[in-house]
Amino acid sequence: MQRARTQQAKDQRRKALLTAALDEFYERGFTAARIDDIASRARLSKGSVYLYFDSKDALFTELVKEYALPNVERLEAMAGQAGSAAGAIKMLMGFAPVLVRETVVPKIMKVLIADAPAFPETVTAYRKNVVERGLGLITGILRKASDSGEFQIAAPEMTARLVVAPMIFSAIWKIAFEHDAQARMDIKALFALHEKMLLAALSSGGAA
Amino acid sequence: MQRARTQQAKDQRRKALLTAALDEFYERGFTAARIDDIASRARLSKGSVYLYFDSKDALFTELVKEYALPNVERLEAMAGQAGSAAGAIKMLMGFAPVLVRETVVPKIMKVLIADAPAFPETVTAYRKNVVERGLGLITGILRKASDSGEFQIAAPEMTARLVVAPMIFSAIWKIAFEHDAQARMDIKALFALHEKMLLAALSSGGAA
DNA sequence: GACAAATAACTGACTGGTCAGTTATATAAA
DNA sequence: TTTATATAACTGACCAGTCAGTTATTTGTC
Repeated sequence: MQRARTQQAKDQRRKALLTAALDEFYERGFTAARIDDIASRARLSKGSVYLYFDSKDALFTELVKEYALPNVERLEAMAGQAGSAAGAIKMLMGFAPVLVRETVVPKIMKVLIADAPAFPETVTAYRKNVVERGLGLITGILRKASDSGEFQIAAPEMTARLVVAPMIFSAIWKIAFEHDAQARMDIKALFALHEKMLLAALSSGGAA
Repeated sequence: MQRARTQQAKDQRRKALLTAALDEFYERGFTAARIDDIASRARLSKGSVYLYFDSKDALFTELVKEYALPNVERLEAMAGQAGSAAGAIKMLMGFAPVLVRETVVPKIMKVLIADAPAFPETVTAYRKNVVERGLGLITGILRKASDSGEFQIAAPEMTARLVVAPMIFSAIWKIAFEHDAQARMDIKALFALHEKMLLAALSSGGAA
Protein backbone atom coordinates (compact mmCIF):
# COMPACT_ATOMS: atom_id res chain seq x y z
CA MET A 1 0.00 0.00 0.00
CA GLN A 2 1.19 3.46 -0.86
CA ARG A 3 1.65 5.60 2.21
CA ALA A 4 -0.09 8.84 3.04
CA ARG A 5 2.74 11.19 3.89
CA THR A 6 1.30 14.65 3.41
CA GLN A 7 -1.41 16.07 5.60
CA GLN A 8 -3.69 16.24 2.59
CA ALA A 9 -3.23 12.57 1.82
CA LYS A 10 -3.97 11.71 5.42
CA ASP A 11 -7.14 13.78 5.41
CA GLN A 12 -8.19 11.88 2.35
CA ARG A 13 -7.64 8.51 4.08
CA ARG A 14 -9.56 9.77 7.07
CA LYS A 15 -12.45 10.81 4.92
CA ALA A 16 -12.44 7.52 3.04
CA LEU A 17 -12.65 5.73 6.37
CA LEU A 18 -15.55 7.90 7.47
CA THR A 19 -17.61 7.24 4.36
CA ALA A 20 -16.75 3.56 4.55
CA ALA A 21 -17.90 3.58 8.17
CA LEU A 22 -21.13 5.35 7.27
CA ASP A 23 -21.92 2.75 4.65
CA GLU A 24 -21.17 -0.16 6.94
CA PHE A 25 -23.04 1.34 9.89
CA TYR A 26 -25.92 2.08 7.57
CA GLU A 27 -26.10 -1.42 6.18
CA ARG A 28 -25.40 -3.51 9.26
CA GLY A 29 -25.87 -1.27 12.29
CA PHE A 30 -23.15 -0.08 14.61
CA THR A 31 -22.61 -3.28 16.57
CA ALA A 32 -22.79 -5.66 13.63
CA ALA A 33 -20.49 -3.55 11.48
CA ARG A 34 -16.93 -4.89 11.44
CA ILE A 35 -13.87 -2.69 11.55
CA ASP A 36 -12.29 -5.13 9.13
CA ASP A 37 -14.99 -4.41 6.56
CA ILE A 38 -14.78 -0.67 7.06
CA ALA A 39 -11.04 -0.89 6.49
CA SER A 40 -11.42 -2.99 3.32
CA ARG A 41 -13.93 -0.54 1.89
CA ALA A 42 -11.37 2.20 2.35
CA ARG A 43 -8.69 -0.12 0.91
CA LEU A 44 -6.79 -0.31 4.14
CA SER A 45 -6.23 -2.98 6.74
CA LYS A 46 -7.83 -3.05 10.14
CA GLY A 47 -4.73 -1.88 11.98
CA SER A 48 -4.61 1.27 9.91
CA VAL A 49 -8.04 2.32 11.09
CA TYR A 50 -6.47 2.77 14.51
CA LEU A 51 -3.89 5.15 13.07
CA TYR A 52 -6.75 7.50 12.23
CA PHE A 53 -9.33 6.84 14.95
CA ASP A 54 -9.16 5.86 18.59
CA SER A 55 -12.00 3.37 18.56
CA LYS A 56 -15.12 2.21 16.83
CA ASP A 57 -17.09 4.65 18.98
CA ALA A 58 -14.87 7.53 17.87
CA LEU A 59 -15.47 6.56 14.26
CA PHE A 60 -19.18 6.89 14.89
CA THR A 61 -19.21 10.16 16.76
CA GLU A 62 -16.77 11.89 14.43
CA LEU A 63 -18.73 10.64 11.48
CA VAL A 64 -21.91 12.27 12.68
CA LYS A 65 -20.10 15.45 13.64
CA GLU A 66 -18.46 15.73 10.23
CA TYR A 67 -21.51 15.06 8.12
CA ALA A 68 -23.96 17.04 10.18
CA LEU A 69 -23.39 20.67 9.40
CA PRO A 70 -22.85 20.99 5.63
CA ASN A 71 -26.49 20.23 4.82
CA VAL A 72 -27.91 22.75 7.27
CA GLU A 73 -25.57 25.34 5.89
CA ARG A 74 -26.67 24.52 2.38
CA LEU A 75 -30.26 24.96 3.56
CA GLU A 76 -29.52 28.25 5.26
CA ALA A 77 -27.83 29.57 2.15
CA MET A 78 -30.86 28.68 0.06
CA ALA A 79 -33.33 30.14 2.52
CA GLY A 80 -31.47 33.43 2.56
CA GLN A 81 -32.10 33.89 -1.14
CA ALA A 82 -35.88 33.56 -1.12
CA GLY A 83 -37.82 36.80 -0.81
CA SER A 84 -41.18 35.64 0.51
CA ALA A 85 -42.19 32.73 2.72
CA ALA A 86 -44.04 31.27 -0.24
CA GLY A 87 -40.82 31.45 -2.23
CA ALA A 88 -38.85 29.83 0.57
CA ILE A 89 -41.37 27.00 0.79
CA LYS A 90 -41.19 26.44 -2.94
CA MET A 91 -37.43 26.33 -2.78
CA LEU A 92 -37.48 23.93 0.12
CA MET A 93 -39.93 21.61 -1.59
CA GLY A 94 -37.74 21.60 -4.67
CA PHE A 95 -34.69 20.78 -2.58
CA ALA A 96 -36.35 18.04 -0.52
CA PRO A 97 -36.21 15.32 -3.20
CA VAL A 98 -32.52 16.01 -3.69
CA LEU A 99 -31.95 15.85 0.05
CA VAL A 100 -33.69 12.50 0.29
CA ARG A 101 -32.35 10.88 -2.86
CA GLU A 102 -28.90 12.34 -3.35
CA THR A 103 -27.42 13.34 -0.04
CA VAL A 104 -26.10 11.37 2.85
CA VAL A 105 -28.82 12.70 5.15
CA PRO A 106 -31.11 9.65 5.18
CA LYS A 107 -28.16 7.39 5.95
CA ILE A 108 -27.08 9.58 8.85
CA MET A 109 -30.65 9.66 10.07
CA LYS A 110 -30.89 5.92 10.10
CA VAL A 111 -27.61 5.42 11.84
CA LEU A 112 -28.56 7.97 14.47
CA ILE A 113 -32.01 6.52 15.03
CA ALA A 114 -30.70 3.00 15.26
CA ASP A 115 -27.98 3.77 17.77
CA ALA A 116 -29.40 6.72 19.65
CA PRO A 117 -29.39 4.98 23.05
CA ALA A 118 -25.73 4.00 22.71
CA PHE A 119 -24.60 7.57 21.85
CA PRO A 120 -26.88 9.94 23.72
CA GLU A 121 -24.53 12.95 23.68
CA THR A 122 -23.90 12.60 19.96
CA VAL A 123 -27.62 12.48 19.34
CA THR A 124 -28.30 15.49 21.55
CA ALA A 125 -25.61 17.44 19.75
CA TYR A 126 -27.10 16.50 16.40
CA ARG A 127 -30.54 17.55 17.51
CA LYS A 128 -29.33 20.94 18.69
CA ASN A 129 -26.88 21.73 15.90
CA VAL A 130 -28.75 20.32 12.95
CA VAL A 131 -32.38 19.51 13.64
CA GLU A 132 -33.35 22.40 15.90
CA ARG A 133 -31.30 24.75 13.77
CA GLY A 134 -33.06 23.60 10.62
CA LEU A 135 -36.43 23.85 12.28
CA GLY A 136 -35.49 27.24 13.65
CA LEU A 137 -34.70 28.45 10.17
CA ILE A 138 -38.15 27.51 8.91
CA THR A 139 -39.80 28.84 12.04
CA GLY A 140 -38.09 32.17 11.45
CA ILE A 141 -39.32 32.35 7.89
CA LEU A 142 -42.87 31.59 8.96
CA ARG A 143 -42.75 34.07 11.81
CA LYS A 144 -41.51 36.78 9.51
CA ALA A 145 -44.28 35.99 7.04
CA SER A 146 -46.79 36.23 9.84
CA ASP A 147 -45.41 39.59 10.99
CA SER A 148 -45.40 40.99 7.46
CA GLY A 149 -48.96 39.81 6.85
CA GLU A 150 -48.07 37.39 4.06
CA PHE A 151 -49.72 34.58 6.08
CA GLN A 152 -51.36 34.23 9.46
CA ILE A 153 -49.50 31.67 11.52
CA ALA A 154 -50.36 31.28 15.17
CA ALA A 155 -47.72 28.66 16.05
CA PRO A 156 -44.73 28.92 13.74
CA GLU A 157 -42.69 26.25 15.61
CA MET A 158 -45.41 23.64 15.17
CA THR A 159 -46.06 24.69 11.61
CA ALA A 160 -42.37 24.28 10.83
CA ARG A 161 -42.57 20.69 12.04
CA LEU A 162 -45.45 20.01 9.70
CA VAL A 163 -43.46 21.52 6.85
CA VAL A 164 -40.61 19.16 7.59
CA ALA A 165 -42.59 16.01 8.40
CA PRO A 166 -42.84 14.71 4.81
CA MET A 167 -39.06 14.92 4.49
CA ILE A 168 -38.68 12.62 7.45
CA PHE A 169 -41.44 10.42 6.12
CA SER A 170 -39.82 9.97 2.74
CA ALA A 171 -36.34 9.51 4.19
CA ILE A 172 -37.65 6.77 6.47
CA TRP A 173 -39.54 5.20 3.60
CA LYS A 174 -36.40 5.10 1.55
CA ILE A 175 -34.31 3.71 4.38
CA ALA A 176 -36.72 1.04 5.46
CA PHE A 177 -38.42 -0.05 2.28
CA GLU A 178 -36.61 0.88 -0.88
CA HIS A 179 -34.16 -1.98 -0.93
CA ASP A 180 -37.29 -3.55 -2.34
CA ALA A 181 -37.74 -2.03 -5.80
CA GLN A 182 -41.47 -2.63 -5.59
CA ALA A 183 -41.73 -0.03 -2.85
CA ARG A 184 -40.23 2.90 -4.71
CA MET A 185 -42.04 6.18 -4.17
CA ASP A 186 -42.42 9.24 -6.38
CA ILE A 187 -40.81 11.71 -4.03
CA LYS A 188 -40.96 14.66 -6.41
CA ALA A 189 -44.72 14.27 -6.75
CA LEU A 190 -45.03 14.02 -2.99
CA PHE A 191 -43.31 17.34 -2.43
CA ALA A 192 -45.09 19.04 -5.29
CA LEU A 193 -48.35 18.12 -3.60
CA HIS A 194 -47.06 19.09 -0.19
CA GLU A 195 -46.14 22.51 -1.56
CA LYS A 196 -49.60 23.00 -3.04
CA MET A 197 -51.45 21.91 0.08
CA LEU A 198 -49.19 23.86 2.39
CA LEU A 199 -49.65 27.08 0.47
CA ALA A 200 -53.39 26.47 0.20
CA ALA A 201 -53.62 25.90 3.95
CA LEU A 202 -51.52 28.93 4.80
CA SER A 203 -53.27 31.33 2.46
CA SER A 204 -56.72 30.23 3.59
CA GLY A 205 -55.79 30.84 7.23
CA GLY A 206 -55.50 27.17 8.17
CA ALA A 207 -52.63 27.91 10.54
CA ALA A 208 -54.06 31.09 12.03
CA MET B 1 -39.05 -21.15 39.54
CA GLN B 2 -42.70 -22.03 39.02
CA ARG B 3 -43.28 -24.01 35.84
CA ALA B 4 -45.67 -23.28 33.02
CA ARG B 5 -47.57 -26.52 32.64
CA THR B 6 -50.78 -25.43 30.91
CA GLN B 7 -50.93 -24.08 27.37
CA GLN B 8 -52.19 -20.79 28.73
CA ALA B 9 -49.25 -20.43 31.06
CA LYS B 10 -46.89 -21.19 28.19
CA ASP B 11 -48.52 -18.59 25.98
CA GLN B 12 -47.99 -16.14 28.78
CA ARG B 13 -44.27 -16.98 29.00
CA ARG B 14 -43.99 -16.64 25.24
CA LYS B 15 -45.60 -13.24 25.36
CA ALA B 16 -43.39 -12.14 28.24
CA LEU B 17 -40.36 -13.13 26.19
CA LEU B 18 -41.61 -11.21 23.18
CA THR B 19 -42.14 -7.99 25.11
CA ALA B 20 -38.80 -8.46 26.83
CA ALA B 21 -37.21 -8.92 23.42
CA LEU B 22 -38.92 -5.83 22.06
CA ASP B 23 -37.59 -3.75 24.92
CA GLU B 24 -34.06 -5.08 24.59
CA PHE B 25 -34.02 -4.77 20.81
CA TYR B 26 -35.41 -1.28 21.15
CA GLU B 27 -32.82 -0.17 23.67
CA ARG B 28 -29.72 -1.89 22.32
CA GLY B 29 -30.44 -2.95 18.76
CA PHE B 30 -30.76 -6.50 17.55
CA THR B 31 -27.10 -7.45 17.50
CA ALA B 32 -26.15 -5.82 20.78
CA ALA B 33 -29.15 -7.26 22.63
CA ARG B 34 -28.22 -10.30 24.70
CA ILE B 35 -30.45 -13.35 24.98
CA ASP B 36 -29.40 -13.51 28.60
CA ASP B 37 -30.88 -10.07 29.24
CA ILE B 38 -34.08 -10.86 27.39
CA ALA B 39 -34.44 -13.97 29.51
CA SER B 40 -33.84 -12.09 32.76
CA ARG B 41 -36.43 -9.50 31.87
CA ALA B 42 -38.96 -12.29 31.44
CA ARG B 43 -37.68 -13.88 34.69
CA LEU B 44 -36.32 -16.92 32.94
CA SER B 45 -32.87 -18.26 32.18
CA LYS B 46 -31.23 -18.20 28.82
CA GLY B 47 -31.82 -21.86 28.13
CA SER B 48 -35.56 -21.44 28.51
CA VAL B 49 -35.71 -18.92 25.71
CA TYR B 50 -34.84 -21.78 23.39
CA LEU B 51 -37.79 -23.78 24.67
CA TYR B 52 -40.03 -21.11 23.19
CA PHE B 53 -38.09 -19.84 20.19
CA ASP B 54 -35.69 -21.40 17.72
CA SER B 55 -33.19 -18.58 17.58
CA LYS B 56 -32.59 -14.90 18.17
CA ASP B 57 -33.74 -14.27 14.60
CA ALA B 58 -37.00 -16.10 15.23
CA LEU B 59 -37.56 -13.97 18.29
CA PHE B 60 -37.29 -10.91 16.09
CA THR B 61 -39.47 -12.01 13.22
CA GLU B 62 -42.23 -13.42 15.41
CA LEU B 63 -42.15 -10.28 17.49
CA VAL B 64 -42.87 -8.10 14.50
CA LYS B 65 -45.49 -10.48 13.18
CA GLU B 66 -47.32 -10.58 16.48
CA TYR B 67 -47.33 -6.85 17.19
CA ALA B 68 -48.03 -5.70 13.66
CA LEU B 69 -51.68 -6.31 12.99
CA PRO B 70 -53.63 -5.24 16.11
CA ASN B 71 -52.98 -1.56 15.52
CA VAL B 72 -54.08 -1.56 11.89
CA GLU B 73 -57.20 -3.37 12.91
CA ARG B 74 -57.86 -0.81 15.59
CA LEU B 75 -57.46 1.88 12.95
CA GLU B 76 -59.76 0.14 10.51
CA ALA B 77 -62.42 -0.22 13.16
CA MET B 78 -62.21 3.50 13.93
CA ALA B 79 -62.29 4.52 10.29
CA GLY B 80 -65.40 2.46 9.69
CA GLN B 81 -67.33 4.56 12.18
CA ALA B 82 -66.68 7.98 10.69
CA GLY B 83 -69.29 9.23 8.27
CA SER B 84 -67.40 11.86 6.31
CA ALA B 85 -63.74 12.17 5.32
CA ALA B 86 -63.51 15.24 7.54
CA GLY B 87 -64.82 13.13 10.40
CA ALA B 88 -62.33 10.37 9.67
CA ILE B 89 -59.47 12.85 9.62
CA LYS B 90 -60.55 14.31 12.93
CA MET B 91 -60.72 10.87 14.43
CA LEU B 92 -57.31 9.95 13.09
CA MET B 93 -55.76 13.14 14.41
CA GLY B 94 -57.24 12.43 17.81
CA PHE B 95 -55.88 8.89 17.77
CA ALA B 96 -52.40 9.82 16.54
CA PRO B 97 -51.08 11.11 19.90
CA VAL B 98 -52.25 7.91 21.57
CA LEU B 99 -50.56 5.84 18.89
CA VAL B 100 -47.29 7.68 19.35
CA ARG B 101 -47.29 7.97 23.13
CA GLU B 102 -49.11 4.91 24.38
CA THR B 103 -48.73 2.06 21.93
CA VAL B 104 -45.83 -0.12 21.01
CA VAL B 105 -45.83 1.22 17.45
CA PRO B 106 -42.87 3.61 17.73
CA LYS B 107 -40.75 0.87 19.31
CA ILE B 108 -41.60 -1.55 16.53
CA MET B 109 -40.85 1.15 14.00
CA LYS B 110 -37.44 1.77 15.42
CA VAL B 111 -36.52 -1.87 15.61
CA LEU B 112 -37.64 -2.38 12.02
CA ILE B 113 -35.80 0.66 10.72
CA ALA B 114 -32.64 -0.25 12.55
CA ASP B 115 -32.53 -3.82 11.37
CA ALA B 116 -34.28 -3.66 8.02
CA PRO B 117 -31.28 -4.90 6.00
CA ALA B 118 -30.86 -7.96 8.21
CA PHE B 119 -34.51 -8.99 7.90
CA PRO B 120 -35.68 -7.97 4.44
CA GLU B 121 -38.63 -10.38 4.23
CA THR B 122 -39.92 -9.37 7.63
CA VAL B 123 -39.76 -5.74 6.61
CA THR B 124 -41.50 -6.37 3.30
CA ALA B 125 -44.25 -8.28 5.07
CA TYR B 126 -44.67 -5.41 7.52
CA ARG B 127 -44.86 -2.89 4.73
CA LYS B 128 -47.53 -4.83 2.89
CA ASN B 129 -49.63 -5.97 5.84
CA VAL B 130 -49.41 -2.90 8.00
CA VAL B 131 -48.09 0.18 6.25
CA GLU B 132 -49.65 -0.20 2.82
CA ARG B 133 -52.86 -1.42 4.39
CA GLY B 134 -53.00 1.61 6.68
CA LEU B 135 -52.21 3.94 3.80
CA GLY B 136 -54.79 2.15 1.66
CA LEU B 137 -57.40 2.77 4.30
CA ILE B 138 -56.80 6.50 4.23
CA THR B 139 -56.52 6.53 0.46
CA GLY B 140 -59.93 4.89 0.27
CA ILE B 141 -61.49 7.47 2.53
CA LEU B 142 -60.03 10.30 0.47
CA ARG B 143 -61.09 8.75 -2.80
CA LYS B 144 -64.62 8.29 -1.55
CA ALA B 145 -64.69 11.91 -0.42
CA SER B 146 -63.49 12.98 -3.84
CA ASP B 147 -66.17 10.90 -5.57
CA SER B 148 -68.93 12.22 -3.32
CA GLY B 149 -67.80 15.80 -3.85
CA GLU B 150 -66.87 16.42 -0.21
CA PHE B 151 -63.34 17.39 -1.35
CA GLN B 152 -61.44 17.46 -4.61
CA ILE B 153 -58.43 15.20 -4.41
CA ALA B 154 -56.43 14.47 -7.53
CA ALA B 155 -53.94 12.02 -6.03
CA PRO B 156 -55.42 10.27 -3.01
CA GLU B 157 -52.41 7.92 -2.54
CA MET B 158 -50.00 10.82 -2.24
CA THR B 159 -52.39 12.81 -0.11
CA ALA B 160 -52.69 9.85 2.25
CA ARG B 161 -48.92 9.91 2.71
CA LEU B 162 -49.03 13.56 3.66
CA VAL B 163 -51.78 12.81 6.15
CA VAL B 164 -49.60 10.16 7.76
CA ALA B 165 -46.24 11.94 7.59
CA PRO B 166 -46.55 13.81 10.91
CA MET B 167 -47.22 10.52 12.68
CA ILE B 168 -43.92 9.16 11.44
CA PHE B 169 -42.26 12.45 12.26
CA SER B 170 -43.42 12.45 15.85
CA ALA B 171 -42.72 8.76 16.35
CA ILE B 172 -39.16 9.28 15.11
CA TRP B 173 -38.78 12.35 17.27
CA LYS B 174 -39.84 10.39 20.30
CA ILE B 175 -37.57 7.46 19.49
CA ALA B 176 -34.50 9.48 18.70
CA PHE B 177 -34.70 12.45 21.00
CA GLU B 178 -37.03 12.03 23.92
CA HIS B 179 -34.67 10.15 26.18
CA ASP B 180 -33.60 13.75 26.68
CA ALA B 181 -36.42 15.40 28.63
CA GLN B 182 -35.46 18.75 27.15
CA ALA B 183 -36.64 17.57 23.73
CA ARG B 184 -40.19 16.68 24.64
CA MET B 185 -42.74 17.76 22.05
CA ASP B 186 -46.41 18.70 22.38
CA ILE B 187 -47.79 16.01 20.13
CA LYS B 188 -51.42 16.83 20.74
CA ALA B 189 -50.89 20.39 19.58
CA LEU B 190 -49.04 19.14 16.53
CA PHE B 191 -51.94 16.99 15.43
CA ALA B 192 -54.54 19.62 16.25
CA LEU B 193 -52.69 21.95 13.90
CA HIS B 194 -52.24 19.25 11.30
CA GLU B 195 -55.99 18.65 11.36
CA LYS B 196 -56.75 22.32 10.86
CA MET B 197 -54.27 22.79 8.04
CA LEU B 198 -55.25 19.59 6.32
CA LEU B 199 -58.94 20.47 6.32
CA ALA B 200 -58.16 24.01 5.21
CA ALA B 201 -56.04 22.71 2.34
CA LEU B 202 -58.62 20.13 1.27
CA SER B 203 -61.60 22.46 1.41
CA SER B 204 -59.81 25.21 -0.48
CA GLY B 205 -58.94 22.76 -3.27
CA GLY B 206 -55.24 22.51 -2.38
CA ALA B 207 -55.18 18.84 -3.36
CA ALA B 208 -57.33 19.18 -6.47
C1' DG C 1 -53.81 -38.61 52.25
C1' DA C 2 -49.02 -39.97 51.79
C1' DC C 3 -45.36 -41.47 49.16
C1' DA C 4 -42.84 -42.82 44.89
C1' DA C 5 -42.18 -42.70 40.15
C1' DA C 6 -42.54 -40.28 35.93
C1' DT C 7 -42.59 -36.12 33.36
C1' DA C 8 -41.19 -31.94 31.37
C1' DA C 9 -40.04 -27.11 32.46
C1' DC C 10 -36.07 -24.94 33.65
C1' DT C 11 -31.09 -23.92 34.48
C1' DG C 12 -26.30 -22.52 33.81
C1' DA C 13 -21.75 -24.18 32.64
C1' DC C 14 -19.63 -24.99 28.41
C1' DT C 15 -18.21 -24.65 23.39
C1' DG C 16 -17.13 -22.61 19.18
C1' DG C 17 -16.92 -18.71 16.68
C1' DT C 18 -16.50 -13.75 16.18
C1' DC C 19 -14.42 -9.41 16.52
C1' DA C 20 -12.36 -4.95 18.82
C1' DG C 21 -8.19 -3.59 19.79
C1' DT C 22 -2.80 -4.52 20.17
C1' DT C 23 1.70 -5.36 18.56
C1' DA C 24 5.62 -7.23 16.12
C1' DT C 25 7.10 -6.91 11.63
C1' DA C 26 7.53 -5.08 6.91
C1' DT C 27 8.19 -1.52 3.70
C1' DA C 28 7.79 3.01 1.40
C1' DA C 29 9.76 7.41 1.51
C1' DA C 30 13.18 10.87 2.68
C1' DT D 1 19.72 4.71 7.84
C1' DT D 2 15.88 6.60 10.02
C1' DT D 3 11.15 7.47 10.39
C1' DA D 4 6.34 7.07 9.49
C1' DT D 5 2.88 4.34 7.62
C1' DA D 6 0.76 0.04 6.84
C1' DT D 7 -0.07 -4.82 7.73
C1' DA D 8 -1.50 -9.24 9.60
C1' DA D 9 -0.97 -12.31 13.25
C1' DC D 10 -2.42 -12.34 17.79
C1' DT D 11 -5.15 -11.92 22.25
C1' DG D 12 -8.90 -11.75 25.16
C1' DA D 13 -13.59 -10.61 25.94
C1' DC D 14 -18.04 -11.66 24.58
C1' DC D 15 -22.11 -14.19 23.37
C1' DA D 16 -25.48 -17.46 20.68
C1' DG D 17 -26.74 -21.78 21.06
C1' DT D 18 -26.36 -26.62 23.44
C1' DC D 19 -27.04 -30.10 26.72
C1' DA D 20 -26.42 -32.72 31.01
C1' DG D 21 -28.31 -32.16 35.16
C1' DT D 22 -31.92 -30.21 38.50
C1' DT D 23 -36.39 -29.68 40.35
C1' DA D 24 -41.44 -28.34 40.32
C1' DT D 25 -45.44 -30.58 39.25
C1' DT D 26 -48.37 -34.38 37.96
C1' DT D 27 -49.75 -39.02 38.01
C1' DG D 28 -50.18 -43.52 39.78
C1' DT D 29 -50.32 -46.72 43.84
C1' DC D 30 -51.43 -48.03 48.34
